Amino acid sequence: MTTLAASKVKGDDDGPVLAKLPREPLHDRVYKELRRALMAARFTPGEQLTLRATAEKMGVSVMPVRAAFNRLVAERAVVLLPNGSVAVPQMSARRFEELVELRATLEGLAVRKAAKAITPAELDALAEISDELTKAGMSGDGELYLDLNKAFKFTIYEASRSPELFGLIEALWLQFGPFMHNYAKDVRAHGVEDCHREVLAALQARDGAAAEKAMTSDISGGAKFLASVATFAP
Amino acid sequence: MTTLAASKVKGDDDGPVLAKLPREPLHDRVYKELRRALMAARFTPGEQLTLRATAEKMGVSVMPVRAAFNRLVAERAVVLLPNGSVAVPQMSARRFEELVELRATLEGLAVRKAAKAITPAELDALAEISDELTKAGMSGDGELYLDLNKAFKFTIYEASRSPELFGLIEALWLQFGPFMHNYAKDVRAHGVEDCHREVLAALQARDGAAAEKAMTSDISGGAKFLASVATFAP
DNA sequence: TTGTGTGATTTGTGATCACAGTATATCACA
DNA sequence: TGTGATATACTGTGATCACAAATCACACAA
Repeated sequence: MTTLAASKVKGDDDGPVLAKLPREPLHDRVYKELRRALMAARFTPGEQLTLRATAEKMGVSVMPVRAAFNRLVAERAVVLLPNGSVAVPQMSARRFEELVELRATLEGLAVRKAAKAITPAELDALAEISDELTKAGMSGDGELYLDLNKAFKFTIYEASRSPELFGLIEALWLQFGPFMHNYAKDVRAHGVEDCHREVLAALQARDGAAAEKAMTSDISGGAKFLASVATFAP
Repeated sequence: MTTLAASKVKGDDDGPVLAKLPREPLHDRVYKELRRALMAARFTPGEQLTLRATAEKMGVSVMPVRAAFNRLVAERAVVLLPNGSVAVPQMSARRFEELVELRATLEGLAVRKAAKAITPAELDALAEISDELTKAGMSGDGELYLDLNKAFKFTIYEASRSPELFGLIEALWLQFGPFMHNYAKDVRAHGVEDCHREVLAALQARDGAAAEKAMTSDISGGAKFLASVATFAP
């Protein structure tokens, strides 16, 4: 009591006195690690992931891996083989087109909504990322460019204040990620890294339609470039 | 060998002699049953579902239930409580608006795509469902109306030939379903059951824009009605 | 009456085991 | 050397158990 009262006096209402240690189940960590590896294209498309092998590689039992696999299957980040095994999905031309169209639709909607809801602080953060993005584009660091690109876009989607929409977009990126990262080094050759400046300007002007247009053209442009250099599965 | 040859002679290539028993894991059945119950609003929003209780109710071990819960959490059909339990989600006004907007966007896109890809056979099936729908609308059977309504729409979405889009729409319906079914009996009072005729006509004319417009107006109209009679969680 | 500490119960989590199915490798035989 | 059957290993699946954390209830004291 006395300590609690004392801390109250100090003015820390939500208690930074003691760090709230986040109870994170093992299967969550496995899931995140798998997701990270998937995003970073650490697996080759079509590769089979077996329960016991991945469990042993990560030094855990099969149980957490099973739970993580279930989640990834439900999110379509991996595909379920008829015998129950999972495999990292292949990207066909049809699926690619579909995902691009969905990305353009949903991310366009998110930008439009963000134009109405974004805060000045978020706009400042966006401007800073945009600056780093142009620098990364000139330096030719493909990996950094992709990371900043993602940070830029997801800051906007977060600002749309639509958690459901945000979740759908995240799911799409999870399917897109592994494929995109294969061509990270080629992205810098794209040269069209000015779209984010347009998006930022439109957001600052609160012009939702212009922001959406800039974002969708950025997505379809990037997709067109990607389609030109990538090889697809039948 | 001889028996195999003999069966070949008999002409049963894919063997309708013995039904091919579809190996369906137990956790799949549990998942589907849970999903069905969720759709039929068998649980009250906010209700907690515990592993052992549901396992005992369904007469299975906790393992399949665990897998099913994981899937449902990943699909946002249930929410994950901080202690790891799951609960059927509450529908807030904000979430309702968000889901309606997403449904209008994605289902509109699906109809537009279906207008270009739908086959004559599918159009015939759609016309038949449409007739039954008008009859159900007049008879006042809310449950049947909802079922036919779903069949009508999903036939169209299937015809869009976009499995990824179809999956997203399914996920949205899974979140919508429990809430909608609570007001199944009120739906017949809605009176605006002519939208599907417009959609059908537009599809027959291959007019994607008109079909999309009719579909989105149907969705937002239904949502407006639902919002007027439903009570939301804070 | 209200707050507090303690005990019991219930919770999810993770490991291990048994099992049935399938694919693979191995070996015998022609 | 090629072909066949058999045996071996490996797959996901599901059940059971142990454990720790959280929750709840109840008794006790201020």
